[in-house]
Amino acid sequence: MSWGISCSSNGTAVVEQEAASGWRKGPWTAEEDKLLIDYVKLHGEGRWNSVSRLAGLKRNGKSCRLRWVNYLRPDLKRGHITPQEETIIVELHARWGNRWSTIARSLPGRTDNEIKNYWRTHFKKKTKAPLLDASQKARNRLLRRQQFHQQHKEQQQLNQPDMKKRISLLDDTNNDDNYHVAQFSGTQEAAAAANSSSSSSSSNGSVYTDSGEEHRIFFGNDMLPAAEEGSLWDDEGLWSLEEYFHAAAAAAMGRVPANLVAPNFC
DNA sequence: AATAGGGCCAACCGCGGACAC
DNA sequence: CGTGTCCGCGGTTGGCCCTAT
Repeated sequence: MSWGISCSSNGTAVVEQEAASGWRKGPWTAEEDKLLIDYVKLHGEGRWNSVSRLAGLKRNGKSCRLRWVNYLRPDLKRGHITPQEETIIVELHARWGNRWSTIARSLPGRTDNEIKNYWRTHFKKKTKAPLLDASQKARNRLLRRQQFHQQHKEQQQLNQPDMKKRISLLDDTNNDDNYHVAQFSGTQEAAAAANSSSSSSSSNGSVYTDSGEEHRIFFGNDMLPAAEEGSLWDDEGLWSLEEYFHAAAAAAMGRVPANLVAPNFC
């Protein structure tokens, strides 16, 4: 193993490590980044184990792939996770669990690593709380219920003979707008639609009552400032997500008429 | 001003699936 | 069918930075 000293981007000295295997490890330098970017421009993504040979990088294929996917890719979205994205993360995590790459596919420009880190820092510790409060329980119920109804709906669509719909369901991963509509209902669809569309005054979605009734909701965009903080519209007006889940929890305990709030839980 | 603690994020590690031979 | 290689995924670690004390 050999060691060297170099200067990082912020001017501090970093100790670089070259493993016994010959592969460099540790933080990437700007020169290495440039070599990798040039390699991808020339050869495209993939064949990562060839990078060291063809680009002159002393990094193994895994390290190169990780650097590209999580940091250098040009389509990466920088900046904080938005409330809409957070809503999607929460709901997709309820649906998929720790399948970060699956969740990341629904958030263009975000990486599985980023979402995983975000979840761990923002939500993981909260789940250690011994007892969930009513709104959290209601939220969980909503997520489970929507997951159930969505799966039911998808199953119904897949059972339909209409091949166009079936194909669009299966093939929408390359079309963000359709993808969200095909994949989500309720707040998921609304949040995703609001996130992907900045031109319409509002976007809509559905949640479902116990009887299977569709309950229309509208997720505002920048025309509705409150919506930016994570809120939604339904027949009764504007709700913050917190209000929405509190109302749902109240409905679950029978404190308010079920038809006044959405969704109707049991 | 010093320091402890937590948040955040880039990077590494181990594992398993897909594929070629 | 067995083996080796490549690749992707999820879990974990290490270090920087910020904030509270």
